[in-house]
Amino acid sequence: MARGERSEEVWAWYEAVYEAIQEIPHGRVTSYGHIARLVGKPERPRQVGVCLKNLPSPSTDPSKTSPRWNSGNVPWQRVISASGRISPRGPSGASRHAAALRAENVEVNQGAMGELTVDLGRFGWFPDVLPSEAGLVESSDEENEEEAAYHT
DNA sequence: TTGCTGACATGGT
DNA sequence: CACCATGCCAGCA
Repeated sequence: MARGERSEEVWAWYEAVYEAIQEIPHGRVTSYGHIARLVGKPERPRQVGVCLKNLPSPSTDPSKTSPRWNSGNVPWQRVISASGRISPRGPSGASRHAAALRAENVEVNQGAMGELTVDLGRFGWFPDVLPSEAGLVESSDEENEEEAAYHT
């Protein structure tokens, strides 16, 4: 019973998450939590992670159609933690992630422990609403978030 | 079926 | 600055 309905909710969630991620501009990054807010569920940043973990790879077989959303058309690499760190999650997972970001000119720093981080003050992208839902913003000055409150 | 894990975030110590 | 506890809930054993 609730199984079917539940499935649809889950599908809708995945769909919303993937679409939101596709709106992240090239060369910019945002956080799991921000994606969660953009899709209306600020309390579930972890579920955003679940979506990315289950993001399929594009089909290598030309005769088959690739999944609607796959690692080839969803910029998964532009989603990192709110602290600007790339979650280890695997032995070489983070480095792959970093490589993908550097490929689009995003500067990835490395801590002494090998922790990979990105300066959110410069590459972060945190709009209040998705551009697609903002009704094609016509102008207004872009928000300069240079204020990067760094206080080391 | 039940229970634990985890591509996170936030607030407290 | 670093840990620790809690909320969330889809996957997976």
